[in-house]
Amino acid sequence: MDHRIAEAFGRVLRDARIEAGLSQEKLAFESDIDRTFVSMLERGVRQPSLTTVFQLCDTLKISPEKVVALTTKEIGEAR
Amino acid sequence: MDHRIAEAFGRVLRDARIEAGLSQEKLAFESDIDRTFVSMLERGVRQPSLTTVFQLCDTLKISPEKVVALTTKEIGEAR
DNA sequence: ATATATTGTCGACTATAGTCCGTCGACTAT
DNA sequence: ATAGTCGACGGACTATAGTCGACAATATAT
Repeated sequence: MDHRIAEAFGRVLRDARIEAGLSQEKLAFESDIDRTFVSMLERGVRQPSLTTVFQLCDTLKISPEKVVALTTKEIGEAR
Repeated sequence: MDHRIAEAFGRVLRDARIEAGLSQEKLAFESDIDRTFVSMLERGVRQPSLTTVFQLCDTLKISPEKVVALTTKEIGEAR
């Protein structure tokens, strides 16, 4: 698995969650995902499956394609 | 895992591969993914991780966000 | 100082993504 | 006929996505 993608996605996820005014726990619960796994995703130590992306986006009220587009941008701005 | 998403993605992937004029084997090899797994993805019996989506899109010369958008559309047109 | 909410982290687990070997059937050639 | 390409499918495997319970660390309050 490519760490750059996981890390980029993590930053996008965290930003979107903050933007939505949710705690990791609320986001996890609403998305039917474990809290610790959301934490791992945001820190980029794990990457999501496609359905996990859709579940999170559903809760965050942001389109999956936008999250993916933002992730692609984040990869470009490699840090 | 949500089968509807895997199946929708499978249809999008197959269409994109045909469009690109590639066999499953070529797509798999170029994307550094196993041949049998591409087959499973197209049939919707498995779902991809985020990096797998990016790898396939790279080979298919289609943006990941477009694939995700098409997948969302396919889900809507549930069959 | 001390509640309270939030996130990080650990260990052990289960489910599934992804690999690698092979065989078979359908189709298209020669 | 038969050789070649292609895709479905099998079993057995390894790597990792995702769960769960508990506790420490942090921040933000009061």
